[in-house]
Amino acid sequence: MGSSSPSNFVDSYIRERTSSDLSGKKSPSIGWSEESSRHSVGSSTHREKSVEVPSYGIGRREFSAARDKWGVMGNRRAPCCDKSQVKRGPWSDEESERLRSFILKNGHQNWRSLPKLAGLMRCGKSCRLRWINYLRPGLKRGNFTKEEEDTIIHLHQAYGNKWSKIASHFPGRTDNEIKNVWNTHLKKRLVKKSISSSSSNVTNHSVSSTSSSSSSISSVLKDVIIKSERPNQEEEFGEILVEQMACGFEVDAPQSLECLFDDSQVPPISKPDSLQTHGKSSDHEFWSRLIEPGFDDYNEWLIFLDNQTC
DNA sequence: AACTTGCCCAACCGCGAATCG
DNA sequence: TCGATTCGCGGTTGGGCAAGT
Repeated sequence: MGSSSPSNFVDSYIRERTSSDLSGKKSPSIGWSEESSRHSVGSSTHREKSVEVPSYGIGRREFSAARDKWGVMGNRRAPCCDKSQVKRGPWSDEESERLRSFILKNGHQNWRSLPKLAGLMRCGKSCRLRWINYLRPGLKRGNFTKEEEDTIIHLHQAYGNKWSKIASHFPGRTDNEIKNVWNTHLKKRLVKKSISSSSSNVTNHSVSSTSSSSSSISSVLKDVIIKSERPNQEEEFGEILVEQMACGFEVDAPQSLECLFDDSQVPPISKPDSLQTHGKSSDHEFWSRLIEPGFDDYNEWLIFLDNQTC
């Protein structure tokens, strides 16, 4: 590849402009221009954002657009739409209403062509997301109840990060919403509980390692056990858990999670007694089959869950 | 009052799966 | 059967805002 190719330019640009902070929240003092990442803001609920064209330098958006335009970044796939021609950022009331009325009238057979037909300067994916997460009828807005949160925790034990699967148990809630509530509230709650119980509880639990996943809950617990031999390291436990949870460990052995729960608040999940005799002697097999569609015991398990939830 | 920090969540991104021709 | 297209999902980002200093 020649040194003048776009991909080389972009790659060297990355190296030049970002030593470490491509993902940082704030624009670094050297690197992405502050101006290029700034947006003007309108109303508080549906904030109107107009991306200001930078007068110098290049912002992340422009950089991304350039890569998409050239489309030659190694194995990078072609963009779904011409990003220079579409509006991005928060939706205005007018746009939302236009999308809503169009879909209610015409449905959404083809998301790609929908924005053009609806007269919206938006990417089809953006329209789909807006509809699913905000505009479609029957959406339940507002905070999650304690019961909902507990159920999310239980379902996450069974499904892992299968947010759409979890969301299917909550009519009116979106996968994005559940993902957000998990990442911002529930995950922290579990970590907090684990910190308070790790020293006393964790060594009393056997750590199963039924999965080959290197980021499984088992490995999290192993780390905690190792650290538990060092006194006064509670904060460290938390950091380890947060770190590994942030990496997205797979929940392969739900029973190992029990020590993360405060029994008085969140009951640990376990295989219902009534299912013990179904020839599924292996817990791992049970949980694996549980998340498969059409699993016969699924409804039975849900009833069991309802009875368990406080 | 001014500034900083951290949380929240809407929106974006890229990938794999599903569907189409 | 296979390549192209579209959809749906899960991970990530970044800007507003409330709380803290």
